[in-house]
Amino acid sequence: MIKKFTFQYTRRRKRGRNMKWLMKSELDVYPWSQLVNDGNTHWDGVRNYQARNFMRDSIKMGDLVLFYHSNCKPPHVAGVARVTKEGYPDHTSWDSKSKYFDPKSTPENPRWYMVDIEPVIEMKPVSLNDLRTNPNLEGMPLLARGQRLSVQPVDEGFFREICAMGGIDPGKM
DNA sequence: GCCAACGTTGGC
DNA sequence: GCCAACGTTGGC
Repeated sequence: MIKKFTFQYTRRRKRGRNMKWLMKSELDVYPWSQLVNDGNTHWDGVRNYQARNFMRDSIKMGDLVLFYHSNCKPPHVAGVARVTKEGYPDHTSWDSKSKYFDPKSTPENPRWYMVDIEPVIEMKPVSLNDLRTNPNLEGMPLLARGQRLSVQPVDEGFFREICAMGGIDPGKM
């Protein structure tokens, strides 16, 4: 399924458009408000190969990102962020003091990658239930059963729909 | 706190 | 290369 996304989005990229993504963050680990305070952050700690490949290969400067809060009640989309730095090695992976330490990753041969993002605009929280009950979002991977990828592409139409639900204008980003 | 779904690891 | 065991994600 993901291979199909990758193909679609590669073609889209060639037509010169920014791609849209969704990134999950646990509310009590790194919330939207923290991103706003920080102004910019490394999206470190992702330890899933599919998500890594997106960050290493596909996510580009200027791409927009739905910032999703997981592990909270209710889970929701909180805002839109923008990519400010393309994929580069996640240095926490070779930091033995980091909770994201992976002994198989080294500066010479990095295993994990990250991107940088900045906040663009906050939105009225759009809950997972609201997403699930919107017929215009039918087929969105985020809503698929058992889906748990923490970095995933978002179809342009789905992106616009979610912005509208959150009361923000994707034309002004 | 429970547990379904999924990814990773390692024995064979 | 199979697959059982284990660990994690993340909604509920």
